[in-house]
Amino acid sequence: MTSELPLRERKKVATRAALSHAAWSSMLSDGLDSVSPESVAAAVGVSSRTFRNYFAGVEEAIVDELAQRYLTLADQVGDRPPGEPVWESLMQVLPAALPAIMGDRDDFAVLLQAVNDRPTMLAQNLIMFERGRQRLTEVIAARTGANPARDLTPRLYAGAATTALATSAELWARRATDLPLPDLIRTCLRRLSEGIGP
Amino acid sequence: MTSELPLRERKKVATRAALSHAAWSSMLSDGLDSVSPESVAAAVGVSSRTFRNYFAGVEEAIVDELAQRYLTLADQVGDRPPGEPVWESLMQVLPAALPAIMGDRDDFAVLLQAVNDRPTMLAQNLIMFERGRQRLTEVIAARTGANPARDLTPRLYAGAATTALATSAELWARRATDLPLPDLIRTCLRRLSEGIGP
DNA sequence: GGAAAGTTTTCAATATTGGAAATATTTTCG
DNA sequence: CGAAAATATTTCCAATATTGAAAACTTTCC
Repeated sequence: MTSELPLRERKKVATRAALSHAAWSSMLSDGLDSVSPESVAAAVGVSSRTFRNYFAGVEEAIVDELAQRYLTLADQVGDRPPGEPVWESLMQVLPAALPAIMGDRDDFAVLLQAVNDRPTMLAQNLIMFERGRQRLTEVIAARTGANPARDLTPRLYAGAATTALATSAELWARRATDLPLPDLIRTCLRRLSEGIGP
Repeated sequence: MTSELPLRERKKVATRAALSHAAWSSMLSDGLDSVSPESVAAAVGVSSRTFRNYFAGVEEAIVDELAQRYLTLADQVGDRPPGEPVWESLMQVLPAALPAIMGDRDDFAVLLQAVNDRPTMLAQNLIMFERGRQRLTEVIAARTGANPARDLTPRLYAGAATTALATSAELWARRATDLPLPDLIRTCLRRLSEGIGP
């Protein structure tokens, strides 16, 4: 039980995590403007070309850790007991997993601010969200036996869940409500599941 | 009735439209790789610096016309009779407006392919979508008297509508269904409005 | 007509992107 | 273990994209 991954793979993971973490904390302490590929690479002790081998830019590096966690959401849905209705799985997984994914509220608010200020940051964030949504669509299709390329249902489920997630995250970060995060997303999910129409 | 806009404004609009159109048709005929700010500017007969005064890159130029049309969707919802329930407005506006927005199906499929292949294109497309969603949120909040910064409802409506739109667009472009586009989005909207849950 | 305001162009400085070869590290296998 | 193969990293560099500033040009308004 020494290791699950070969050393080389572990090093790659470590390098990526170190770069992402350095970019993230540099943004928190000094602001996004003072984060550059060079500074991040220097902080970690690799060449700036290596930084580019991992990330297209600092925005991608900053968002990476969050993106990784977000992708695990879909996998957690996939790990629910077989036969459980999709919406029940979402109701179980999302409220429980969200606090860990979002981390500290003030830090997340800083990120959200950066995202809203910078188009490149917005793009990065949206791409990460979209990838998570696609993965969730595939997982749901696999669980229901639907064809992910043709059927509406998995896409509508995944779209609704993503909407609930994004809405909860934003209101929570802005402190627009006193509800704890799990309750907030439960509320969003419930309203979508019961039908948003008249 | 000579003109609604001053000459200068009309020229700007014309230049922007010409650049966007040149970028778009160049992508259709020669592929995205052969589209550059220089080639587009040359095709229109302006300097490449002028291209950059209008667009940050070719991706933005390509998507621009579609983005403009997409933004009008929210305005069309805002123009519905006061007092009409939000979901009814969406059901009226989206199916009717979508064919004009999406244009030719084969052309749209090419765009979708480019979007899926290229991260920068994906980013551009997602940004445009997100802007539309935000505008729709604001319009809905204005119509219902909700506070767009704090209330869940407008965001959930707009998110659901956007999900329906994106889902319809993708399946339609992929020819995954024989349903006409208006019927497709009506189906998506209906299923979301009736509740997606168990 | 001519001043004011706005747009486009030219040009230069800077940043970003991505390739290729040299170097270092890890893994595989005899 | 030790050599060979596979993979990562680094250095160097050229092509391209982006940005800023000021000059040249066009439109607007009086």
